[in-house]
Amino acid sequence: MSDTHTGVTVPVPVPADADCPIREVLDIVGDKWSVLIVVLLGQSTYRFTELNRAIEGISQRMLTRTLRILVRDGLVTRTPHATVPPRVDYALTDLGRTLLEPLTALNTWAGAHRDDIAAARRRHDTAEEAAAQ
Amino acid sequence: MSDTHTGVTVPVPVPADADCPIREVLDIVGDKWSVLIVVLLGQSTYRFTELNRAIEGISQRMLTRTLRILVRDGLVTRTPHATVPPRVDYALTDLGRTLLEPLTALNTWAGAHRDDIAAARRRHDTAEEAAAQ
DNA sequence: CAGAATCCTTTCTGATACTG
DNA sequence: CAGTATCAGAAAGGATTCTG
Repeated sequence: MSDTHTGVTVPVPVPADADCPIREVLDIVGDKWSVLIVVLLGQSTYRFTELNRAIEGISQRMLTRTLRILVRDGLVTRTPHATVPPRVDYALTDLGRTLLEPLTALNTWAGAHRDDIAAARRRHDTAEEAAAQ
Repeated sequence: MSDTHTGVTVPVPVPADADCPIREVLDIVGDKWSVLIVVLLGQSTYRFTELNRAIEGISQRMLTRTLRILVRDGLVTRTPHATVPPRVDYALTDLGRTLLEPLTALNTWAGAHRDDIAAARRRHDTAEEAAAQ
């Protein structure tokens, strides 16, 4: 493969799903709720209903589903207690905690640049509006 | 709001979309292609067709669409050249480049823990299979 | 070449009702 | 309480065709 603007030959930079680490993270982190849950569990253990209340807008169905995936991926533990009424605690695993750091970096970035992004959008939208006239 | 297992009152940790930085990043980064494009453009400028070829599996439609959003968010520049045949170069803005660092952190994490995740999945799936018997 | 437009399929998500 | 099951709507994504 030849790179038109540099003349340099480059390898395929983003291979198909299986063997691309970037796509793997996205599979874990790229959905609507996983990150939110991981960040919350980074603060303390939560039980099902607590998570449901803490994450505004999540449905019971999606919470169940997402937790399952996180447990399967080894990021979260699920520990049921044989009490009445039943109680299930969710917490991060050691692996899950290692994810906290890069996520925090992303979160920090968002906080630092949200204004820039908002400004860029305004610029873009008004410029586009002007072009439409 | 009272935290059942600690007895401590906590604020709502994950507010609705508008004012939550985490959700904002996810809006940018949480889709199937944006990160891939940003990472590629972190290496050099690309033109449309180059991106299309470099990102295995992306459709023309999705590439166009995603690039538009990235441009609107001020992360990517689009510079058309009035040549025949036409040519459009895409590159990161300064803002876009700042995103590279947290993304790299995430990528590094993925590389470092992909085996752990794969192992967790195997454990989980075989345990589940055993339970099904 | 770099898209735009259209159509169609798949996936995701929320609402609702039910259960151990 | 902590889910499961079912259904319907929304959204995302892909394939194809067409154009400046």
